[in-house]
Amino acid sequence: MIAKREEKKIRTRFAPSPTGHLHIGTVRTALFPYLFAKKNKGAFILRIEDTDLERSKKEWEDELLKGLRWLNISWDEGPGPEGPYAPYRQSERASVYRKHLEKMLEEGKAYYCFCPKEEIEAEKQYLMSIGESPVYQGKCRDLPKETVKKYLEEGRPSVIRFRTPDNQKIAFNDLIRGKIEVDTSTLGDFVIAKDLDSGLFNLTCAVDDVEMGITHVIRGEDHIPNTPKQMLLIQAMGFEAPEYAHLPLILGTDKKKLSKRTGKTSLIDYIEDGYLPEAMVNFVAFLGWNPGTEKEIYSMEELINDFSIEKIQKSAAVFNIDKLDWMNGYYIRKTPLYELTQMCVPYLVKAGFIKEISLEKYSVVETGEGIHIEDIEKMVALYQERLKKLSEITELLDLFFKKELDYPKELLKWKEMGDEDIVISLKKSSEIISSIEKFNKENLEKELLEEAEKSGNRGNLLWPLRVAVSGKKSSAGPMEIAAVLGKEKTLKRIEEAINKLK
RNA sequence: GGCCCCAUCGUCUAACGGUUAGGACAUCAGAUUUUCAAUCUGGUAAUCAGGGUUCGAUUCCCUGUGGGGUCACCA
Repeated sequence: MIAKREEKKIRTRFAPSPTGHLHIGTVRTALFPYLFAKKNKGAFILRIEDTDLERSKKEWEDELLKGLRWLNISWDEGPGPEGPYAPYRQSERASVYRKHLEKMLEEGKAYYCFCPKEEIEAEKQYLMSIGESPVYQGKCRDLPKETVKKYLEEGRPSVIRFRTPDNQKIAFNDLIRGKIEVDTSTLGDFVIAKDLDSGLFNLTCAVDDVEMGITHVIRGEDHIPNTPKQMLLIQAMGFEAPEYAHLPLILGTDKKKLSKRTGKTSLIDYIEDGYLPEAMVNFVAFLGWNPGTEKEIYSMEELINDFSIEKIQKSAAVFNIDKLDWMNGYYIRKTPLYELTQMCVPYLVKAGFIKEISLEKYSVVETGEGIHIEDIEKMVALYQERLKKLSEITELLDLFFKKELDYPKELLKWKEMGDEDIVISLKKSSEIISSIEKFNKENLEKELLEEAEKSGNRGNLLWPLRVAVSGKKSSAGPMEIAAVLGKEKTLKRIEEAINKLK
């Protein structure tokens, strides 16, 4: 274990408990200490706080690690002999906590408590009712040693409490909020372990932060009340407390702590929706931090470069999905087409539009025809700048995979056109398209635009054509779609549109 | 209820005590366009309230109000 350090190299940690989905707020409590460590050429430690055996599950830990990898946040060391590092797990460190517990018990800094739960609960209710801090009143504080021994031998249910010093002010300088001070009388003798081998959060966290040589504890605001407790423990164990920085919370649009009711809370949902890791990192970083300039698009590397704890916001921030969408769209537009296509394909497969045949070959489910990745690339190209998240690709591209389009004939109508006008317009398009020898976007544009100009209103020709080939109120341009569709299919769709009007 | 934290446009935020209170997203116009996007131009929009301190408060102090966190044999 790293007990003493020769040089004060910066060491931060991310200490999640694997008791649920990787929450978006948790993502930020991982990101900030990571950025801070990397900025200062320090180490970033991952420590799984799984002392609650009931609630901790391997699957949650797996999701956690997967999420971190997706975000491109890597940690620097682990308990194993070599990388890739397994994270530290508190469930594997019981002996470390036991060592400290025994010592504190011996020195009288901690003591056994045999009070029944119900009694404690009643006491708490009473204290709250008379407007006082609901803290343990210290009934077992000074039990004679023999009594404790006897009770223990009898096997009476017990816990281990910390002997909090009376009426002492404990203060620390929060790197984000400045001085925070509390009176120990509002803390009470809190429970630090169920038994010698089952340390509880405040104890295990305090022990590990010093044992692992953490210099800067950067965590959520919800831990502010725990900080004095942990500092007291660290003091009692004879160590020096690290620096603390408490991040503001992330709120939902209802200004309450981000919860499932107000939006998606787990990273996994955002991954599935098709948000890119770059957008997610950029967005989350700017929730409560800014570089002090007007630059807003930041890569991880740039974030590391410009990160500073002083620029972290004090107040909670509302998770604004609109801005995330905008940012994600920006990153999608910047993604090379080939890569973007690779990212979109799984969504098309999942939607049941296409099936993978071999590495770059697919088959269209409805028609059975073969399709190459390059064909898909052409489709994706038409919609790259409209995409806000990858999952939207399915409703945008479905027109290319359907045998027949399903739309109301009214959609074919542009402005004041009557059914007959539309038929005439479509027949004209059909005629022109049939006559094109070399069927490509350029030639389509050349011929069709020329014709469209004639009427003085391009919509007369182009709108019905666009709806005929896309079946949609809004889509990419008719010539672009036709070029991808091919001559035969384009003509067939125009024919079908005309039939609708008959 | 006790303790602790916070407070600038709808949202994210900028402003060593002196700015026409700036930017971004969203929104609304306009340009472009067959549509929807994208892009460009422009507009609307904020210092929670009341007291101090000061020549001068968004900024410092106090009080109030509002919001949040936390008070587990969870983390």
